[in-house]
Amino acid sequence: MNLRRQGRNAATVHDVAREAGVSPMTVSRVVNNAPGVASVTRALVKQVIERLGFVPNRAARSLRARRSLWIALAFQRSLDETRDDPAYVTELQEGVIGRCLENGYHAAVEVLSADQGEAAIQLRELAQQLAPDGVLLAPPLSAAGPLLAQLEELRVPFVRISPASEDGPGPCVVIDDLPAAQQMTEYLLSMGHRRIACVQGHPAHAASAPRLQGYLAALTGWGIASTPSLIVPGDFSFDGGKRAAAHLLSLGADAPTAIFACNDESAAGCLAEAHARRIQVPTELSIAGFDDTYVATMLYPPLTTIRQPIREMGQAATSQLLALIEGLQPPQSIRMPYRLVERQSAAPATGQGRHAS
Amino acid sequence: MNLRRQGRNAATVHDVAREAGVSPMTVSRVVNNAPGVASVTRALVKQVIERLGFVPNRAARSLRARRSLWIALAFQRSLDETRDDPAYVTELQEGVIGRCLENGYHAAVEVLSADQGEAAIQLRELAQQLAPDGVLLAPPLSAAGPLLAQLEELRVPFVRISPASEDGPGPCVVIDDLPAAQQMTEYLLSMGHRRIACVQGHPAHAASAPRLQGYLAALTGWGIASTPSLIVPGDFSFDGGKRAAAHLLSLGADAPTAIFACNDESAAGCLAEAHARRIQVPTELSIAGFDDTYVATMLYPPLTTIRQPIREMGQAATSQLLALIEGLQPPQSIRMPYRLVERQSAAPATGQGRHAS
DNA sequence: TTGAAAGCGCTAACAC
DNA sequence: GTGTTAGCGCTTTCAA
Repeated sequence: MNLRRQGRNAATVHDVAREAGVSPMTVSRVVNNAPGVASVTRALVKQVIERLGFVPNRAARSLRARRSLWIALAFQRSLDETRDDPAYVTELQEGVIGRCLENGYHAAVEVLSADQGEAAIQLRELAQQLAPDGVLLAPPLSAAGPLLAQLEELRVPFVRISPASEDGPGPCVVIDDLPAAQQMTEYLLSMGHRRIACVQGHPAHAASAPRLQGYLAALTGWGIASTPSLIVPGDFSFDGGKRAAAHLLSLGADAPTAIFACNDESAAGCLAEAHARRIQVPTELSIAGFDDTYVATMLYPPLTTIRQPIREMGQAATSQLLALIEGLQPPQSIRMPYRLVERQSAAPATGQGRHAS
Repeated sequence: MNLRRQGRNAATVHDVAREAGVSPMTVSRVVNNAPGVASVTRALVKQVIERLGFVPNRAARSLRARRSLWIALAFQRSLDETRDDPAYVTELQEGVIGRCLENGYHAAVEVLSADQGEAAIQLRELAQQLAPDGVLLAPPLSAAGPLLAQLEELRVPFVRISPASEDGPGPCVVIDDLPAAQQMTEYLLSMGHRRIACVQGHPAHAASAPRLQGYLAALTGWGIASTPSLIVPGDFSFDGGKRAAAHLLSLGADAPTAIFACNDESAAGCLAEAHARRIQVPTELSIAGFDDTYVATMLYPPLTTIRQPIREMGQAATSQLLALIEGLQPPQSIRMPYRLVERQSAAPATGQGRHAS
């Protein structure tokens, strides 16, 4: 068993070369899977590497090859000084970190300021100090124009995760927000709901617009006119959802029988407001969310929502970035599948909703 | 404005040395705040560094100085293939990452297998490949004996975050679980509750035992005998909490008027079970949690719980680790303060609880 | 207080 | 297919 660490008395390419009776260069080629080594030699060297427990020194490799073997995963601190949805963050991280490890890279998590100007400065310092080989931008950074421009200027490869638009610089990974929202709305329609409200997302967030559009498209598809009073502003927050529901549920006979909230957090707010008003969910009111985040199963009743393959998006984005770093030309945009998760917060409409009982 | 990145045509110590009319060595000393440089020289060099936008090359520094300037923050993947409480994870990360940056370090987030043997292997590979200057162990890794032993063997400095016991190898950062749980139980007692149940934590988790002990201590302090049937097993999960509450609430006249759940997630489960049984919280039943995690405010009613200064614990642990790396002798254990957060899930007892109405 | 020399471990560029 | 040479940018060591 080899417990020798890097830097102490660890084996080097020279040690391996000597043992294998080849030159250090050949060892290097084997380690990097570079062409130009006879398969016999390659096998021999690999065996010696195994035996000596040789692990290449990252610092040396990085210094000579001018690659840091690091990528940065950049999040934005949200305005209230906490990051948004921690479950989204950790799941994305797992996808990214895992895929990095598979490829000899490491991921550095960075949290940039909510202030765009400050974030740009932080990103530059990051590029200088850490010198990542590439950057992954989580939303809403993925839609921050000036930052993208700066990365282009610095010639740092980057991939955008769930940006506002698939156009723009750099490849991206997206999910089909619009059809997903449409499917959810159609699901509510198919259960007999006709007065369906929509609690919108944060105006600055990329996902907000397509989710509203999907909602509208579903109504149009079913030949139902949209009701302006049922489309209320929101900001992806619990409090925003609670306020929106308070408004909607005080509409009396015009109140909705179902609410489509554009994310789980605001759906949780709607749920809390319904509880506070002693309105039974889902018998009197159906509520649907979007994201299938951590909290969805911890609410009462558990939330019917749309599941995004967040971890898989992280993996896909990382693969795209590594391809970019290798000088390849990855697809401009990768679309990931979504799935409607039926739980207990939505049920068939019962006549006039809460006014039926 | 300097946009030159590392590795491209960035300024080096030689450039700075030439401009300043000194040797590269002097520049190095200034950069590292090493002694033995006249203050005039130091000022001059600093000025040139500023002017050229010089940023030391991490790889070169790391190669020569045999320090990677990285620390690893290790989490354990929980058994159900997701990490526990994402909010805890992200908050701890922010504390650690922030403090690292302040000190010229970077933090690498690592997620180890739930299987201890596999985790040990991953940790060794990590130590070899990344060669972090130190490791921070999040719970429950901080209580994993074999891993700690391995780190000692590898001579990698480490700090334990919320370990089972303050004894054992390496410094640690802890909160006073016992008095915190005691205070919460006393809070319930002071509101007139006498039949208070305790939903225990995961047996393998360090925090479980002291929290139970705190609960018991409070009862003892008030001269109340503990009731075995009111102390139910749990595992820090939503489902575990729900099962525990189902048991407790089917006890008829012996059912508790208040439940102290050993974390927020199981408290959420208790809340869901109460909702499902149409038991009003807090009027018929009080529920208290522990951790003040992300979900606490998204439940209905919002959870009365104990707040841990998680971010600050991350910062403190990082400072301890950096001290250890510098060869200093940090305190063996740092205790962080906690705080009872009153929200709406607990209220004064009303006669016989749910049987009063 | 400062500097010169050497080399950390690896790989680009080129020669054979 | 393989080896030689040189040097990435920094800091350790030692000398002045």
